[in-house]
Amino acid sequence: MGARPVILVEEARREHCHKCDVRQKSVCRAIDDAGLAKLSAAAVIVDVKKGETFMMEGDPAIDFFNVTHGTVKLFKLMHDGRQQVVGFAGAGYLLGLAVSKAYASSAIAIEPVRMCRFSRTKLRTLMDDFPRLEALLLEIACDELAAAQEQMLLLGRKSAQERLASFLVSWGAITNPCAHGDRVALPMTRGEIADYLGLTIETVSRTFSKFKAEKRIQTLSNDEVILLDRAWLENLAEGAMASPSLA
Amino acid sequence: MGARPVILVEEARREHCHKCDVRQKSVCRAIDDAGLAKLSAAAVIVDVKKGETFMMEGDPAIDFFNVTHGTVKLFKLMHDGRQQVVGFAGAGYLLGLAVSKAYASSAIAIEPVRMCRFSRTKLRTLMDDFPRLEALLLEIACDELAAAQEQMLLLGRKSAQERLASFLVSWGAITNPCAHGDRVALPMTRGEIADYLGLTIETVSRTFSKFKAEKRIQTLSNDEVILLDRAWLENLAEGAMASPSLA
DNA sequence: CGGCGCGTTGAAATCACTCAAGGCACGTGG
DNA sequence: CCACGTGCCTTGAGTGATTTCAACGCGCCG
Repeated sequence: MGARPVILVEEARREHCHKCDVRQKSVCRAIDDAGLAKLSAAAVIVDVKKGETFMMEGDPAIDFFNVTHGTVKLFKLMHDGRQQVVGFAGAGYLLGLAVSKAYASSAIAIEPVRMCRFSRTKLRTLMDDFPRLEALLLEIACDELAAAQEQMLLLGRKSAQERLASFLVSWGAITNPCAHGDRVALPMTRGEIADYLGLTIETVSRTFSKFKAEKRIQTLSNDEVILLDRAWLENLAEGAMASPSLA
Repeated sequence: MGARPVILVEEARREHCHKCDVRQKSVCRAIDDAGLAKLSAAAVIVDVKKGETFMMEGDPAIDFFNVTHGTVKLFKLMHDGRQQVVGFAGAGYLLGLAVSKAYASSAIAIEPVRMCRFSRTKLRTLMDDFPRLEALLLEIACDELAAAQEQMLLLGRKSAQERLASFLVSWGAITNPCAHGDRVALPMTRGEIADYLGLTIETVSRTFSKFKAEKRIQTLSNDEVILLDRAWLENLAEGAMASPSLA
């Protein structure tokens, strides 16, 4: 519940958006080349160190953040310390949407993170200048809502194995958007995966071990796995093997 | 998985939006009195009988629906029949937001329901005519996202008792927006509550019985309860009584 | 009257949790 | 270079909250 240690790397300069390599993956794609100067002027580049919390649930929602490097964990806490991770945000992800007046969740960097920060008012100005931006924000919010509903299904109705399989497949798809790279990086800890899937760390670990023993995955290290049998994992994730399972 | 038996009651007429008693609670409040004729022209009033499914997960998202009377259940299904209810929608609620191209969830009327139907294209036209509408849609989507994250916390980390307490309090707040009416109508069955809370019907029933025995609630019938001890329920919902509980 | 949908309650089973011990990798300091 | 501490992960054993299985009650309706 401390301060928000956002470190300013450089004041916004014209042109930094031109070289941005995640623009086409992010909200910023709503703004054409001609508008990049305005975009650059509105965005402030910010670095956050691993382990730093830069957004607190309940705080007034002043800023939006667009992740350009690294991974962020979005989470909610209960009074007694129980934690629910509501999402992991990698490059191209926009933070701060779940908002009425206050942030709906907290955010912490689980790797060194670089982001573009937009104040609410500057974002409003940008939306007035570029109507496509507002439309794209709506589209993004709707997609997130759909993802949230998928996660509700996972949390409410799936078994531990189905949850981990779902996570590996969908996180793999997010981080390897094109091409079926079966190597998946896991910057988060087992405990964070557990808090995302509504399980305990021990159950997550045991399920990893089970998948390994069954040759469904291979672990290169604690934070990198290879999906050896993606089709099997996808079927499991969808609940296709509920009763007549193949051990 | 059948057809979509939407029954058309009357063709859209000018003026029907003028008399609408849920306008101020719904998206339609973005449109001022001067624009009501256009709104009326875009909306088609539709009645759906109890038990009819009028939106299917995965179907192309052609229409949006604004509920004016009755209650709708939004849900997702797994191949083996497991169901997760992702929300209940009463008067004023907009359906169809969780959308990229296809609906993210199915919708069924659990009471006789009346709605205004907007085609995607007509909604687009309305948004162009009334920019406030697009802004309000974004706001609504963000609020829903925040609610979805709250539900993730419930599903991932709360006990059965905490889940039911959360549900009673929040559903009560939705249906009795102003004033602390402690009488809460429950148009959904125990099974539907269970599928919303990620529990079984038996656990829901047992937890109702426990709350009754402890005089936290009183049941007038299966579909109407009185919250006798709202403060206690709210505390429980937040997890404030995790260890040092008062039986 | 009988059937059906819905809800309640009891008893037994189970999946995931809790508690506990130990391993491994990494960094720090002697 | 090695001892040590720490954080993270793994594994085992026992427990427990919730589920599963089963029976029953109740109201409604044909």
